[in-house]
Amino acid sequence: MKSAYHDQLSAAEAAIRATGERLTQPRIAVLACLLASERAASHLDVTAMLADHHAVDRVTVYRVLEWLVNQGISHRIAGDDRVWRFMTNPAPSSAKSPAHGHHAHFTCEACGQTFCLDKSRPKVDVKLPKGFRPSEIDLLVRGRCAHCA
Amino acid sequence: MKSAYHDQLSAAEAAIRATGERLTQPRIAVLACLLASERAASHLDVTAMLADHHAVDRVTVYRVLEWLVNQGISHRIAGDDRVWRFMTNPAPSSAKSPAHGHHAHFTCEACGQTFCLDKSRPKVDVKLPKGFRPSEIDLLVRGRCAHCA
DNA sequence: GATGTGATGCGACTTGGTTGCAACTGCCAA
DNA sequence: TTGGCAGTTGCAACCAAGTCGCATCACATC
Repeated sequence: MKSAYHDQLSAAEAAIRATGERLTQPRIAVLACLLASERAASHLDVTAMLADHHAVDRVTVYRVLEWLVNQGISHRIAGDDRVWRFMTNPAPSSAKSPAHGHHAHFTCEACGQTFCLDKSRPKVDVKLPKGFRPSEIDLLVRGRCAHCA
Repeated sequence: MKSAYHDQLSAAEAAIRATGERLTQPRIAVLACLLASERAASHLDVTAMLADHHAVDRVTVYRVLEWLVNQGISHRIAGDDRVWRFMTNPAPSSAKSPAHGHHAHFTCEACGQTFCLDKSRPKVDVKLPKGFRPSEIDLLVRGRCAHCA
């Protein structure tokens, strides 16, 4: 039985190749992890998943994750536990869009997992003080996921 | 010339006394710092402010800040730099409300300061997946503040 | 003023993340 | 196919925010 990770290897490779940057094993492996995970993955999640398949140094994982964000392939979320979580952007990777506008995420207070709510484009209406100029809006909903409710 | 910090000492004392808990020097000092700061203050900000007035151990500052959050006097914000920032709640301290509902904050990408947008109650409309139950919504607007625009 | 409980201060520790640097490797050109 | 090299990786050391354990101290009450 093939894992979700293996299913995503070729997709990961294609996405990286599309950037025009170097295609390396750690990049493919880390991106495949993110693609295989339906929820936001922390650095720890990634190294744990990778340990079963293709061991990658933890510093390299940090660097690859940052690289993926810079390439617009994924984005990072600041959680309540001050660890970064990463998630691939829904947009086609070839578009290379930095995913402007706003993100919306859901964090379960019980299991700690973070999900992306970008599909159901949330509407936000907020008034800023005079002179303040927004560039991006992050929405974080806390509560209980379907599993833990 | 008296500082904003000194102006807030009596208010801080009153708020702490209203909780019915112990009234101590570190608690008064830390809360006065938060009250005196018009923007969200990190642990570092607080210890720096305090160094000029009434030195408090950094561990104690951590504990007092957490205590203030538990008492409903202040709330914490997770920033992009994975440090907690703290801010007193607008509600009257006697109400002791845990400030449910949603917070809204603005972080300036240039100067890194975080402001509270709770006055202009933002409207948020987000659809959650089936079975997900929200308890709190955090809104973080990134951009440039009036100073740095 | 004595007393007991809860807060404080101090040192050591944990954890998530970063930096410096030498060794390696994917890609291009010859 | 090979050579060269810039960009990437792996390792070790480091850093900063935050936490833990414990002895001491100081509020509030008697």
